[in-house]
Amino acid sequence: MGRTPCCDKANVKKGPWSPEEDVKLKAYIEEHGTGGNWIALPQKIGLKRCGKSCRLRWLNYLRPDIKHDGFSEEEDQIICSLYISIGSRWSIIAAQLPGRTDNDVKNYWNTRLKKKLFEKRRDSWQSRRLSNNMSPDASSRALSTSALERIQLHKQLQGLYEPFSFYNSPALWPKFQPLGDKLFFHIQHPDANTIAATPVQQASDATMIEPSGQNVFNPMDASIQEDLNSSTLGFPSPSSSHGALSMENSNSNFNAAAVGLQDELHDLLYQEIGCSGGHEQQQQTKLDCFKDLNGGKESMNWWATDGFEKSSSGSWDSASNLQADLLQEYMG
DNA sequence: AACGAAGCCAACCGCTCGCAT
DNA sequence: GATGCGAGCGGTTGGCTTCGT
Repeated sequence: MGRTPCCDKANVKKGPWSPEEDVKLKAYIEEHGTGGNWIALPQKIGLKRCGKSCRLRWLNYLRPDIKHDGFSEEEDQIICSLYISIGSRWSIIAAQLPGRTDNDVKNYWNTRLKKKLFEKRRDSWQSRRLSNNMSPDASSRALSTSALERIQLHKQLQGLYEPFSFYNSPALWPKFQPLGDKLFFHIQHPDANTIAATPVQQASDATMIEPSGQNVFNPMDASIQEDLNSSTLGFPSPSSSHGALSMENSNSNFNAAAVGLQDELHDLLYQEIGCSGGHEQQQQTKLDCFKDLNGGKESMNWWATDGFEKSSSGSWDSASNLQADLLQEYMG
């Protein structure tokens, strides 16, 4: 059989903590510790709170090493860098920031940092558009070629600069990889009609294998067109007025946008936000993070095995939401 | 001064995983 | 092996504060 019930939910207090409750909880934990049992703790000290609530209050607010002041620029950079690499794994990100809790980091990202990043992206793009003398219509069409290209470009940039990046491990792309590779291949080889699949494609997309057993890849095949004509990868359709991405779109438009985006991402990730301390520092941040992953109960396998698909509310879905947000930001 | 909108953050909710029974 | 609790985590919400009109 299991253990005794957690708490009588009808008799527990909810809502903000009073100073008296804080004092009781803090005094008890400082003297006795948690005793390894949060559920029993509120009863011991006469608090009408759920153990879970006590734990949260202690970890997020009462703990003596908690920082209550604002986030520094350095912390901003670490959060951005890690979010880009590992997504919304707030506990891991918070572990790199002494005195910060996952809740703090999460709130800070959602309320301020994300906005800051978007503003910089938009400003960066607008200035680039002006300097490239692109008409608003042409630029929006180039940008509307879909979020996928952004992800692929991002992936390539990440790969260039960050060998440990998720984006640099195609096998870790169970959800987006097949169509992404198809499209990116076509972007790089617009004239290709049929070509042997890359190992990555073979591994990631069973539909690429012909009944004959020969692996072929036709970037313009019906399934791709279908993918492209639907709301690609769950992202909103790029532009209702232009319809979905069409391969007939001018390649030059895309190439211009691609070059711009590479610069843009580079600026954004490694100059404006992510690497005032230089690339080495950022790489070190990553290494520290992965050291934790490997040293703790987690291994790198979580990425490869279930990082993407384990749940509908998983980290990478959130990261992909960011990508969707980025797209919408441009479309808006 | 009054009101609504936006920003912010503490706390809750629901889920997963590991472990005890 | 099945069941259920505890701990931990990420997403969401509700309410307080600040800002703009």
